[in-house]
Amino acid sequence: MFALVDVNNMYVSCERVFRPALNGRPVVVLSNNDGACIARSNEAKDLGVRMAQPWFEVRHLERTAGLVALSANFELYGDMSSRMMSLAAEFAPRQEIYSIDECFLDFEGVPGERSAIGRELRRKVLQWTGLPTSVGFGATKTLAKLANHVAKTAERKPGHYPPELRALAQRLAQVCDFGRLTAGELEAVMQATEVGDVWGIGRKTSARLNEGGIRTVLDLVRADVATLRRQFSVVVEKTIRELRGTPCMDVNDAPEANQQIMCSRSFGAPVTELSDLIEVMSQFASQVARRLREQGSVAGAVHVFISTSPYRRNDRQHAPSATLPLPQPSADTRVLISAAVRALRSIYRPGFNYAKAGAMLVDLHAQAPGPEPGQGSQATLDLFEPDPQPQAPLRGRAGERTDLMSALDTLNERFGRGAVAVASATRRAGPSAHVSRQERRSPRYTTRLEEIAKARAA
DNA sequence: TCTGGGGTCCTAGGACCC
DNA sequence: TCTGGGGTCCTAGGACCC
Repeated sequence: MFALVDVNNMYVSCERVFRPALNGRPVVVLSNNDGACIARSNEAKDLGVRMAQPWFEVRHLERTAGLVALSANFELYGDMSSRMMSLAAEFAPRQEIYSIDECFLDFEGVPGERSAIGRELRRKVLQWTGLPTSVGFGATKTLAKLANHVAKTAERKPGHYPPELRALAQRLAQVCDFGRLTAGELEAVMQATEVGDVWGIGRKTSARLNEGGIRTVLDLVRADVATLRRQFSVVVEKTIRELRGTPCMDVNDAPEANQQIMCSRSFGAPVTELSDLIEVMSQFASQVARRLREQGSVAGAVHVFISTSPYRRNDRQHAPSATLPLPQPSADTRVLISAAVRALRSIYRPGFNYAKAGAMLVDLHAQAPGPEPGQGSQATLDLFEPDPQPQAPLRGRAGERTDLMSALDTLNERFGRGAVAVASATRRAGPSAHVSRQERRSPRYTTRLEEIAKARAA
């Protein structure tokens, strides 16, 4: 038996913990450049604000409906997330952190009445972090996701269910255990839920399913697996089997290293100059390099892309990309910046209004043990490159072997990101055109001492 | 004027091999 | 004139997730 624990409207809920005055008001959190809405409170959803909707389309609601918009504060959300996750982990032997606001728990072998456990989990997370959650239990991950969806819908929109289901829906609000339903009750709930609400059935697939007469979850459960497998893919087949109660996916509590690491941004204003692109691309490369070392990997290739804005209909469009294999896998910021810039130079063309750029590390491998002096590295050497000269090791205080990159990471960890950087990735004098707008960001209450919330008497 | 930023998995088709 | 068959690997693109 699996549970899915999910924070309701995560980003907005994090903001509300520190600004209770936002409770009950319509609130959205905006993406980079304050461009689009990436989180909405229930009140904002009720105003009709859609996910990823451009801010300029809804900003009139600030005046007319009291909508509050905040810039994304990922440092705060990440920290709140890890608090919530460690509390949830106490309730089951295995946990898979699925996203910043969701985790699966495996309740195999856990005694006790699950609804009660779910309510206790909810209560504790709310009391200790201030974050409201929903909990769904099911025999498979897909069913747990669906139960979680029902827990939310029953809480927020009880009127969604037909009158004969209202009493049941009331019982399932906030914490929904499919294991306690009779077969008839489960079918009724599935019939009242659209097929597109199932985990793994997206917009395209649900549209095609609808055309074929499959509209509800119950329709999908009763459909012919072989036919749908042929029409769609093995993903849809697995989804159907999971909805029928056969587990096809396990909880993965030992997350594997990422297979790609990307950093990309839309610009606050169009960028045309190569020198500006080199600067941002160097910053992107520095970021991904840092995250690459964090997970203990090396990259075999660097992929970069730049693109104009498809929304600027009068601009000539251009969206080139290039992948540059490295002579040897590396996690060295200097190597990765240099490759990214070389790739960028190869695709850049003057005369375009670039709106977005990104750098991606691909072909990632676990870091081979570092080359000790006198010993070869385990990485394959390039026949046509001179032998690599290992960095002269610096001696850390405790005598541990370190090198330039770990020194860089340590300094930035201690003194703040960007304290030390490769020169091409540092901001040149004067304001850059592509500085992102973030005019509404709340303080990083839980991770920066100088931004901690102040309690005032009187 | 202003339109997110990460990821994963699957499939089809081409290159290549014997 | 007649021109195989089966397999693997890689990549690009699509669909999905939050």
